[in-house]
Amino acid sequence: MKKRAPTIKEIAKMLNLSVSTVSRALHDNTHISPATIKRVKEVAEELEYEPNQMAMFLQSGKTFTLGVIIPHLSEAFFSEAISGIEDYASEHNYNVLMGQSHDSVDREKKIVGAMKNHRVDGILVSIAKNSKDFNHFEILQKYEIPVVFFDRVPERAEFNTVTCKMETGMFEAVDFLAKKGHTRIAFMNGPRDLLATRERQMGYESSLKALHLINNAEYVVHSDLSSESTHRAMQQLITLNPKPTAVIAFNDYVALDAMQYARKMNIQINQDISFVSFANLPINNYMENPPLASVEQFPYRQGQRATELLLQILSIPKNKREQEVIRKIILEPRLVIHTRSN
Amino acid sequence: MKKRAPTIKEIAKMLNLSVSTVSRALHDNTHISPATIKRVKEVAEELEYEPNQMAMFLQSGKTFTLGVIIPHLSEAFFSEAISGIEDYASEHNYNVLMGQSHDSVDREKKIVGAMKNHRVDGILVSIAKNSKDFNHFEILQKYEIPVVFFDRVPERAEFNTVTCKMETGMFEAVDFLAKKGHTRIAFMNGPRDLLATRERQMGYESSLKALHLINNAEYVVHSDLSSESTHRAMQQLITLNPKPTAVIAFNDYVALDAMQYARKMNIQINQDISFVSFANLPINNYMENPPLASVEQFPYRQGQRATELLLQILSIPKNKREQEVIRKIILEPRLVIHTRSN
DNA sequence: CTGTTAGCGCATTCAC
DNA sequence: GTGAATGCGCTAACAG
Repeated sequence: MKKRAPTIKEIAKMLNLSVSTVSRALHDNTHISPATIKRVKEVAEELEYEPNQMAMFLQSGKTFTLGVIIPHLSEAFFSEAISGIEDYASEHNYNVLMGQSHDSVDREKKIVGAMKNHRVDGILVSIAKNSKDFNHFEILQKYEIPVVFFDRVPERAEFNTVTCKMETGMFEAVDFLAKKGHTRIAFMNGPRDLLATRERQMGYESSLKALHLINNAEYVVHSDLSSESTHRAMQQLITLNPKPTAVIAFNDYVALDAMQYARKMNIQINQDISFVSFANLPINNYMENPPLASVEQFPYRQGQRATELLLQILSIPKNKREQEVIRKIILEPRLVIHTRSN
Repeated sequence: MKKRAPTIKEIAKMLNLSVSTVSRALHDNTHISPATIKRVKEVAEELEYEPNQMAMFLQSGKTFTLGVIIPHLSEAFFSEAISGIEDYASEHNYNVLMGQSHDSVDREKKIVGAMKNHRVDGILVSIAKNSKDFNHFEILQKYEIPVVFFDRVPERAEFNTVTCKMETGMFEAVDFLAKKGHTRIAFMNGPRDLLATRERQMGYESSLKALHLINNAEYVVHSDLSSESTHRAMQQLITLNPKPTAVIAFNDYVALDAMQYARKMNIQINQDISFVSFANLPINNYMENPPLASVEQFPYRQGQRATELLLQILSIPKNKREQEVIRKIILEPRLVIHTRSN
């Protein structure tokens, strides 16, 4: 029982009507007799008619599809974010096309090309960790495909962004540790190219200053986010004399790797050295010994807000868009203190 | 500097050629003079021409887009699987449209509708945990949209599936514990509607029999996968007399929740009661005290294989497809034994 | 209130 | 070797 998707043409033929009448009966309702509308809708129902989005696109220019580009789907932070994006998008009848850059700028460019090609209405991006040139995104502006960056965003005035205010989060983290009596608070930061890295750095320095703590450059190390790199960075810290008594980690994965390495070196987690991290992945709830605290960055909400902003931009007529202001949405993070679950 | 996506029409105009010549120059190359081809390609390059997929669809019927439906993106197992799907798909120049059912059959149906509507070429699904009727998927067959199920699959002969052979995994798990001297091995199973639940159940029973262990019905409890439900199930087990000395959990999340609850009840994990689980999420690598072992189900590879199968089906001409055999791909799971990382 | 027509971007058939 | 014409499914002028 093969069944091609029915078209308005077939409905029209069955009812001896013209396609336009059927089309209008399905939408307008104005200028069409209630009787005809009823007949048309009945037949449509019966045939399980569904409009062909591609055909509609061809003529409207709208695909009702949003593109999402993230580094890795397997990172909990990003999958939470996409989850928020998809939920919000589907509530508003948008589809979500997704691609992983795997932190490669080349793949990022390729994905942007594929999405342009696919004529998505707009794109949401968290950039690859070493993206320094944003040509591929600027081109999109020319094609009138709006872009909203979230979490990992370029440091440029002309882009719409949704981020968490890292300075606040960092201050809370440092303050939390200071109140616990720590004075030698180390910071394991991320890849130097990332805006987030520089923001955390600034937050770290200004927090130390505000709390009258000593700022020793040796207490700042960098990880490129790989386990090996994190291990090396941790090694650097524990060979210092005096050792730091607390470490703030760029994110949970870095914290996890650092803690794993520290344990191997016979350091008692959160006793010899206390840990605090960023992101607050659900994994923390299941650890016997999670970081003492984590700066919650609300990936799900970031995804939602970014999508909301994008849809808002899309609702503006194209010719009015360039008069629009660039939006920079900044969410407040929150320090979540973990009480041991057992 | 507004820039609409260029069309072959514009290229044609610029070169004083007809659209058809341009179209052929871009593909065929046969019956077109090399000189013209060169000129056309140069202009196309210069204009950054990209064919409009939607227009191509309208005329070819192919969108080069695959739909993926999963319960939750925030579950590591599924995000790993999608990661495999997206990687494989993008290697073969397919786009991925994705939707979360949130384990609701209604949303699942809605998503299927949206994807049919979007004219995806094929669909990959891991069904909602309480999907019992598969009408919405059967309809797709009629529209000649092939479907491949993975991991959570319906128990029906007529569907293509990719799964892990749970009986094998279960036997290895039971055998592993038996060799460690355990005789009272409990099993915390999942939602009764899931095929995976029944398969694990059968595997559990047959393994006990094969290893000459006692099969006490009280040692089998069920969780609906929520934390509360898992806690209740764990409570059931520890009130038994004699208590089981080992628990096999439906998956890692269930194991995590069960272990968390057990700790709260002052039970020493992997001493008083040993745990073994299914899935083997990366989280296990970071736990100080993970389950002793976990049956690795290779979500990434399942995603890849499912996509490979789907693309293979798509490569068969539509009118030949119904002569095709239904494919049931079964992967062998592997018991991964965790050595404490510290 | 309803029908006719054109056109969205492209591939394809048929002419020449 | 190239051009003209057609159609994919649909909406929107334009007629009546």
